[in-house]
Amino acid sequence: MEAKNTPKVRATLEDVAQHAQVSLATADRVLNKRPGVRAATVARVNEAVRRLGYRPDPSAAKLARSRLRRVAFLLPAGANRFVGLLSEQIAANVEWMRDQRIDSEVLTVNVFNPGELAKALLAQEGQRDAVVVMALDHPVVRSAIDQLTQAGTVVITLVSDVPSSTRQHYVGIDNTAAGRTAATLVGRFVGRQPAKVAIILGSLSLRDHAERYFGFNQVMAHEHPHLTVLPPLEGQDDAARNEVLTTQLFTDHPDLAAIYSVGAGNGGISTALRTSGRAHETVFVGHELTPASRTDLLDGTMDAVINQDAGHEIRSALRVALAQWSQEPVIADQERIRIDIYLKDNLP
Amino acid sequence: MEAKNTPKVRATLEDVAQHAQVSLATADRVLNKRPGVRAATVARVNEAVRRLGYRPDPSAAKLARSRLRRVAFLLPAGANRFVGLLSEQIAANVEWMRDQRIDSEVLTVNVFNPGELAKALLAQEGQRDAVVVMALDHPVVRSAIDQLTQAGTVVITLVSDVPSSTRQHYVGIDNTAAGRTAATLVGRFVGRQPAKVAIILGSLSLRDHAERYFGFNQVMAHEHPHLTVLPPLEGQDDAARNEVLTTQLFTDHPDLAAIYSVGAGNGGISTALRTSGRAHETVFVGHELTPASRTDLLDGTMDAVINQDAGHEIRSALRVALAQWSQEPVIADQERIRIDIYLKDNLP
DNA sequence: GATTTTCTGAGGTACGCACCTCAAAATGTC
DNA sequence: GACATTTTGAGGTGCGTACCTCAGAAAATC
Repeated sequence: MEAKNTPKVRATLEDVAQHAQVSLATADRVLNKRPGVRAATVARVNEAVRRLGYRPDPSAAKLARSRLRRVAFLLPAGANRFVGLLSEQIAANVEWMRDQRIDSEVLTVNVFNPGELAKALLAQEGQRDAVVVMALDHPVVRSAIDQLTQAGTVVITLVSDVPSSTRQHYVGIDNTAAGRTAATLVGRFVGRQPAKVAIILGSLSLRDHAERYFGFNQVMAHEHPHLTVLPPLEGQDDAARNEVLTTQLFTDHPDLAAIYSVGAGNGGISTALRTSGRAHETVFVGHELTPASRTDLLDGTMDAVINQDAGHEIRSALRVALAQWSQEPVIADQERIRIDIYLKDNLP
Repeated sequence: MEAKNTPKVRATLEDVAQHAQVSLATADRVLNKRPGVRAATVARVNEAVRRLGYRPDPSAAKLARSRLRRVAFLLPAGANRFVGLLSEQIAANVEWMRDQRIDSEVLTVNVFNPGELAKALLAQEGQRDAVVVMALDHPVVRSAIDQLTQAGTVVITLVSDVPSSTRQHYVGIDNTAAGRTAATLVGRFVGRQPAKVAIILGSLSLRDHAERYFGFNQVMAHEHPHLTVLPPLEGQDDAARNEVLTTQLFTDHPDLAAIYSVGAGNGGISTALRTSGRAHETVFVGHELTPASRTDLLDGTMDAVINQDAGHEIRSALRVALAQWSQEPVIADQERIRIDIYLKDNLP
């Protein structure tokens, strides 16, 4: 009949302080890594935290925090459709970010210039609590990332990783696996008769493209030896260039059975396929679900699209940043970005 | 130099009250739908809310709320592997629920008995703020759902919908589209020569199974007319029964090219495929990624698995419930459950 | 116009934490 | 032992909301 009706469902900082035999103020100092606490005392508090399974209440923490966390998104400049999707998703999440006391800004950089990217990264030092970057894997960039993390900034790579750097997390798909997936789709769609398969990519110097190419070849060689993979064509992710390449492809190889497009600029390939009248006979697998690729799937020009969910990636990057700041563990399972396969039938 | 460094980033209830020329107490009454406010005043407050774009700060709201929201998950009893995954995901999210002031409980019911399910639903009236139910589409169940929503309980259907009811939301995939997806996979994997395709399902009286079956036939009839779809076999989602059915299938149709398993109990089919030595020649597409189906994919017994992400579904159901309670709009895009296609190459 | 009923205002408490100040205690130094 | 220095305690404020009480104002009823 009396009994506080909230049955003490979680430990508070107050409890931690009591168990550690210190004051609230000291416990607070330890939790927020403020200076002026003896090592032995820090240990006592941490031990109490562990014993009680204490976790700061995120709602209370956010309410109390006055300062906003500043995060910068560094995205490639240019008209790439997928990057556009990312920007949209960032915009779509500003409300949520506000709730989480996050203040974000999108900066665009010329990705193909490592020096410029590195400079942009270094310019964030001290300015941001986290930087989410769609990076180019290059020594200069790596070292800029390392310097940033050194300075206490959380760095998260997006879509394309820089594995050798000290970035806290990579948000994106396993591109080698994506390439393998494409190969299996192509192999099984083409069938058992010998045939030729073409690969069109942006540039082999882009880590994600190179990895997809690698994965594709792996599976092709081992599981579909009756298919001949032609040397890769580099189209710089440019639709017009890709169209030329594709048209040339058909004059060189009239018996071409399939095309795997590793990067962007699929519109050019589709156009070439349609004008050549080979749209339905040729298996065409590409990446990234956009309005255009959606249409191509529905009318049969494309046979499958491999996608990574832009919205999921943005939210994941932000969740990971939040986890890093509050030193909570990242739930790997929830933050894993899936390799989505879309056919005309399971479009969202 | 002075200037509060927080540049007033959002409107508070206080602001709303001022703009509506009422006191904080009245504004609070309106927002929390407490009685005792004249209609005209309610309108004034709501207008101010609209004008200022006011949204309660979720963090502050959670901090202040003492009462926990009670939600019940009603899941089918029995050893279904996918249902097990759902339970695991519920357990995995208790921490998060605690942060969100949610208190949940899992109840198991015999799904194949509509009366029992309806009774279980009605027993929740007044006891819960939300009920998440993996339901059977039956008039008795529908009416129980309607009665619950009438009483102010949020009802969310999971995995299998009850479309004609007044449930607030359905969390799950479009099963017709899933069936179509299966058909495209089977059709393209089998190839162009005429062949026979078998369908094994749990029961045609389960809405999700019936819908998948329907979608599968649609695509088969229109796009793969050279393939003959055999009459569906009902195995009650039981592995042992499915094994018998599959074995019989091969003696009746030695030239069988593919099997689409609509429901659970895929283990039986795999066993039959392996013992008959037809595992690699027969295309086998099924649902739900489990440790077993994972293995079957990797060793080539299964060719594709169509999945719905259990973790995503649980979190989505809870997010939707939260949105309903605070009358926020549901972000359809984020809550849409995808039809995942898994090949051996893109397994998570 | 007197009375009842329905609204509204003012004020308070609590939630758990971030962040601040100031004094007291403990420790170290020569 | 006197002093400087480092640690700690006690206390407070504010974040924005939920939820409560009580008195007084306004409206409705007869």
